[in-house]
Amino acid sequence: MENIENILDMWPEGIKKTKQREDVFRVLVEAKEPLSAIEIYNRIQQQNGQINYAISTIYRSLAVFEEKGLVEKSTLMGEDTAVYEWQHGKHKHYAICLKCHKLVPLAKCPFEHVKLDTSDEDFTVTSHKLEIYGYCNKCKEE
Amino acid sequence: MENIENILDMWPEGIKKTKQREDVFRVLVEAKEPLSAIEIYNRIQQQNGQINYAISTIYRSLAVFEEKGLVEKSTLMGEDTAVYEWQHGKHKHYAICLKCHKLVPLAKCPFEHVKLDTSDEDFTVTSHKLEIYGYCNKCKEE
DNA sequence: CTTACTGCAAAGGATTTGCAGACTA
DNA sequence: TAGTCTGCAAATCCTTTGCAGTAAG
Repeated sequence: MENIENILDMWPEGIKKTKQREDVFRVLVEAKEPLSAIEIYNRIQQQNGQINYAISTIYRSLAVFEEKGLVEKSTLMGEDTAVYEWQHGKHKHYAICLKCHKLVPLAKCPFEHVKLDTSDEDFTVTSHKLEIYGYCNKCKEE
Repeated sequence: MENIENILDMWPEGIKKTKQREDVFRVLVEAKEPLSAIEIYNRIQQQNGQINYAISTIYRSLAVFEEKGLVEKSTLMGEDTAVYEWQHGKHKHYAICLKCHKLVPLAKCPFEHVKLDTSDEDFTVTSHKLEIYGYCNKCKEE
């Protein structure tokens, strides 16, 4: 919130700095949950006041960050819009409520000490994606 | 392959039988991996010869099966097309090669004996989705 | 016969792309 | 200045929908 300067000091290497990318960067780094391109777009508008922005620029910035592995893109069950989350060093998983779509973060990755069993094939794992579905405590009563 | 009759005998209850739905059903039940709507469409054409089919019918059939929990729909990382898989009683996970996109099935769900840790929130889990990413033995050399 | 399902074509929504001008390093 | 990046608008791609005709039980 306050130390906006500091956030921009953390600008990743190898990516050309532009005003638009800085905006996307700031929104993502400050976000507490994954955001869609349009949500990012809206937050930038709220922060910067009415500004002439092209949604395509958001998508292009996200693609650049994603290529560098700085952002993870995912499409949740039942949704048709992708969401993007800044990878603060380590990854995170969520439990997604099927009713209100709220995201509840898992305290830790349940896979840290699990070994995979790929039938007979040999496979080198580089990453994984896990989504838990169910009902949050507010919705489970209904 | 041979006992096509048998497959149709397994027709799920509560779903009206139509020629089109039977086709989708057969393709999905025989499939060894998740298929996209268009792949299903193509396989039906191959099996039935050139037939007048509407892709929208495929989507509508899939929606019906999915509602009943008979089919699982997912969108894999980097893809923009959803794939559908018949749930033969139990669910399955895959390791997905980032290079050739091949799917390697996991022998068993690594989640069976793992307990979740949702920070402080209470959450009732009904299902989960797991995707492993990496490189298959053919692609890992490069 | 009644209701649900299908084909067709058009609509929708998210994401991408071509191009000319604007900006970063 | 050279090479990227951006705005704009049009184009794609996948998926959904309205409507009138057709088929299932």
